[in-house]
Amino acid sequence: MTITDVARLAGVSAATVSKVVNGRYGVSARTVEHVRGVIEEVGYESSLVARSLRSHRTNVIGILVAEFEPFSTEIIKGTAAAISGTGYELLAYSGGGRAEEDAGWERRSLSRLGGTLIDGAILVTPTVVGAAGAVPVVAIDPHAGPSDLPTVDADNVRGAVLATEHLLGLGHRRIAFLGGRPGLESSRLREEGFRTAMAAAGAPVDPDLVRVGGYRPQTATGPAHELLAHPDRPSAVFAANDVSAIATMGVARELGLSVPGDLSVVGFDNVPESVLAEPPLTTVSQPMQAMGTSAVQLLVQLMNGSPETAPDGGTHVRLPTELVVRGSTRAL
Amino acid sequence: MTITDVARLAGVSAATVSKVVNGRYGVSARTVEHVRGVIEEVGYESSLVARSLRSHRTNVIGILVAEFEPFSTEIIKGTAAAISGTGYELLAYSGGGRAEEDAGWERRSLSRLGGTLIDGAILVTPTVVGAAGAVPVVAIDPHAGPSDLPTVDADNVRGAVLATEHLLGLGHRRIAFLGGRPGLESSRLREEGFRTAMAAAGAPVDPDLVRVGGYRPQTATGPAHELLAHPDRPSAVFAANDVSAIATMGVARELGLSVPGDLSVVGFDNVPESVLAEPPLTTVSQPMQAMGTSAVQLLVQLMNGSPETAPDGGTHVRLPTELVVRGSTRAL
DNA sequence: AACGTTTTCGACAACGGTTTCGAAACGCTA
DNA sequence: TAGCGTTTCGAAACCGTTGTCGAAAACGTT
Repeated sequence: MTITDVARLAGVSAATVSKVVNGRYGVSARTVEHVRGVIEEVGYESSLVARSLRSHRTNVIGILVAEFEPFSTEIIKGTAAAISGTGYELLAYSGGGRAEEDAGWERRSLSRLGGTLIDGAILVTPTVVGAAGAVPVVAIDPHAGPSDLPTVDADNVRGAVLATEHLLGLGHRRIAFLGGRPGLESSRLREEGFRTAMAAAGAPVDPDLVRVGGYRPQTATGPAHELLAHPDRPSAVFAANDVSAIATMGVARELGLSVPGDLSVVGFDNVPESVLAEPPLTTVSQPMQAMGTSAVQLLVQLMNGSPETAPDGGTHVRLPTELVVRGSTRAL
Repeated sequence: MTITDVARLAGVSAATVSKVVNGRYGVSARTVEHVRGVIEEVGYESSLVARSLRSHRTNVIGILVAEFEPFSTEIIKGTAAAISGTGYELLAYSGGGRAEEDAGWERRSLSRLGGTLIDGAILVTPTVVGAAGAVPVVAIDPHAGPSDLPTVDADNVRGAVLATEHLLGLGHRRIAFLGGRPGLESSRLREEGFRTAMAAAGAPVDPDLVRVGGYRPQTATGPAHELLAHPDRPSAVFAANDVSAIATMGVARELGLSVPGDLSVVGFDNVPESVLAEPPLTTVSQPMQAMGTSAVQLLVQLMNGSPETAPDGGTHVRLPTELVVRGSTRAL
């Protein structure tokens, strides 16, 4: 059912149908009513694709995630909640998990979708620094570090300080850090917070106890095992994300170590899974839904060409993190 | 940067560039190399929209959800996991929460996206029964009851029987049922299971204790309050989804009733939130990720015109449910 | 050198809409 | 009724890409 079909049925031209559909001025009330009737009757709906190709406006915002893992899913929920009422619709596009090997997939997806299918985009944990694309873009928690893009992120350093201070306050001194891959900004900042807090407390950081965990279960178990099998085993591990913290607890169990009896573990993110872990994970909460909300607000401003954000070019919103104490930590 | 720009830069026609991009036969190796170079240099990426408009093939599967609530989010994760390796990409489209008032939004979205932007669609909890659209469609857990669409759902009746038997086994006899809105198939089936189990145990169902909860916090608290303020209060409530079960526990707290001390509560779905509840909710687990996986398999078969599914027209996959006992239920 | 084959490439017409612009019909005044 | 402004509508161009098809060029053969 195309617009031409409707036009033929209504005895008018396609142009007129288009005007009726889009409420354009210049069609008589009689005609509008008649065409509306036909549209209703046959259940015509205009093709988003064809429409956008010509008009370059779709009222759709794209959210690009590498894959639908817990973190990005929470972000999506936040953006979805914030978007209703703005007149836009949300379209989530997944890179299909090939983000690791396929650097720059964001840029590619953006140019495939941008300018025609979506009016603006939210990039979740993008690995690109700049994206001079066809449409306004906001980045959430960019992996690649400070960029020229408008950005929403959480206070990683502060969160890491809180987590480390929590462990120190429980009497731990020999604390290991399990980070993400090198080059990930969030991991760098969390390590920075960790080192800051350790230094402030006068606790030494053993280089042997700082490892790359890679944020994923598969990549984290190896390093976690090395940490826990260390001759001078740490009494606590601060993992830079929940997934690797949970993996660490799994390794501990395998080695016959009790958490939190023999080992305290702190994570980062507070994904829904963290509370399901055994024991429930003490972690640093990122306001993921709020981050999504902020990103939408920022993006809508940008798309409207809001003047207040224009001068400095890139706007940066940083939201607070907080410590959530659960069952995986205990006084030494 | 359009294909025409690239063509001009490379000194060839747009048609030739298109052939290079799509690896079509009939371009000399020299030309291919040259055009590839130009494309690489300027970072050209073909527009998904324009391409699909013409070729009617996008290798994109759409998943349509009314909104990004916990249930649909889990389904999305399942589909996303299953889709990698099939050569398709996933695009999640949200109706923006206006599903309640906007009946048939699925059909509309389908005709807006189908045939041009997506090659097939997965509908999550659709309210339409038939959708004779342009593309193959699979429905997950349709709200509207048995349809002619290929469907993936969970065994609602069996799950409800399990939940009710659990309560009966704990000695409860006066059990309330808090359902969804009338007309929702899942709610109907869960009530059916509830009544079956009650009847089998010879326990009477008090019509006064069967209420419409509406599956949402806002709609569930009222009926929940009525149940708990009843002169002859039930000792247990079986809520037809987790959200209303959690709402019921909130009402109980307000009324000074302890769960599970004074009242046992069972939910349905096992959304991630159910374990966060205080106390953690005993519930019936739907294999949400598996449902997503099955839907993708079914859809891909359909899109390939797999002959084995063609004969009967509609294929129905039903996955098992199971009881997850946590802290919200106790022997009477 | 003449001729048939095969390759290589580009002009052109779609795809399903929107937008512009001019012509026709209409309404109003003088 | 002539003159003029205003509505109303449709023809045609366009958005960025792909598929078809014919012409030109290159190649191979005698």
